[in-house]
Amino acid sequence: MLILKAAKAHIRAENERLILEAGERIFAQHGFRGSTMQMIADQAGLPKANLHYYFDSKEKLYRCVVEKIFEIWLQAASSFENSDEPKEALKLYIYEKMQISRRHPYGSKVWANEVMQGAPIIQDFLETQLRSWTDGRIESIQAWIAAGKIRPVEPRWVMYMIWATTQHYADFGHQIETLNADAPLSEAQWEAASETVFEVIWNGLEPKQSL
Amino acid sequence: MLILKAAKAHIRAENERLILEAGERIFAQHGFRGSTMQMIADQAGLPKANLHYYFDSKEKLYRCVVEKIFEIWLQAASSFENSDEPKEALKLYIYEKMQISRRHPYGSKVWANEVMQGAPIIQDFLETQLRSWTDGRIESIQAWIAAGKIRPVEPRWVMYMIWATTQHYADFGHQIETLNADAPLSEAQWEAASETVFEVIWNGLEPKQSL
DNA sequence: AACACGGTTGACCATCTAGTCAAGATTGTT
DNA sequence: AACAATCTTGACTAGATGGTCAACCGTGTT
Repeated sequence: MLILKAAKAHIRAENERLILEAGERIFAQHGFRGSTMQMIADQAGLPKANLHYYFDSKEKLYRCVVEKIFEIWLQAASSFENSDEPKEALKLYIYEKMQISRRHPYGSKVWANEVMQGAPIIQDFLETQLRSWTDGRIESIQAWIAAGKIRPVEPRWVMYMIWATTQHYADFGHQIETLNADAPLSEAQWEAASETVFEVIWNGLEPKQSL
Repeated sequence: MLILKAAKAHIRAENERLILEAGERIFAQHGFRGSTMQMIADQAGLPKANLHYYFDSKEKLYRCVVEKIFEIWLQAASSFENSDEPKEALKLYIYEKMQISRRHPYGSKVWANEVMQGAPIIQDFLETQLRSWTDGRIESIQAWIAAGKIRPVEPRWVMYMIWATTQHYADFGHQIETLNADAPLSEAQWEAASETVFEVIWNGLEPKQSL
């Protein structure tokens, strides 16, 4: 009976979740080629053959992991859209991205890895979704400039600056911990870092008040 | 005769250079595990067995590549030391780091990869040289704050901000090119990006003049 | 209880790859 | 020319790894 397929759907959903989560961690720590299906299987607590039952190949599993990460990334992006005031919009977006770096450090690393290697798997994402999202954001920033709400700056470089500073806390988290006496950043340190990133960028963009 | 060793030293020097350069490119593009000795050999234009003649193992070759990169990184660092005026010091340092991102994108990627994976090979560097260099820089920044030359900010977050924004242009160069209509940044764009990075950070740090 | 379908799994295979090695080619010195 | 140290290289090996498969297990339906 075909109804049975639905009856066991929760098993499939649960196992796919386990595997995707394990994949995210392992791919982040070892890169695509450095990760083995055995490592991911162990991390997920499942036999290796089971992974191939749910995902045809290592590459397909990897693609699923990266797509999931891109979704999260795009969600944060929406913070940018809900405000006409640059100060509020930027604050929301920067805090949201710092939060993602804290909560999803593995995802950020997988993304960084993929892009550093020339985006062999998700180049189409960059050319379609990321490009159109970015173009939209650039228009917002240009509108702020036209309205005299921020200094005249090339919007691209500002976008990259925000991405870079916030994602750095995930991608280079190990370096940051090492320079923090081998301790993870505390709640207060995360808050302070987020605030400093926002304050410096905002003060950097705000029109000079001495005019 | 042992003198012969010196007589052929130039061959050794030249081949080691070829291999290290090839290693930098290949490791940057594929990560440690994703790179094969065969790829590096092809890139260097030498037979694979020759690589093992000059470098005992893949791991030793990798370590040499990473150490070479760290040297360049530390050289840029000296820009920071030659000025009491924060504006000049920061400008020099930021421009220098942007230059490195442009000239040595592969090196930057290898470093990023290594740190993202928890610095399995060069953890000792982080704990000794990087830590002591950073502590020194933090003191400089604190002195600027004490002298009222920049706003009171936690120096660490500022350091990370500079590293992140400048290295982003190397590590995420592919993404930046994709968002630049698939074209590499022009001379003028590099200049504009460097200036924007510096301007935003400097305006972000400069004490408010409205006081 | 019998069935059918999805899920589970250990054993297996073809391929790839770091590293070895021994024979031979080069090079500078005498 | 004879030599010795260094460099070169094709062929090989042992181990790892992605992927396959056929037998088996569990669960919900009749």
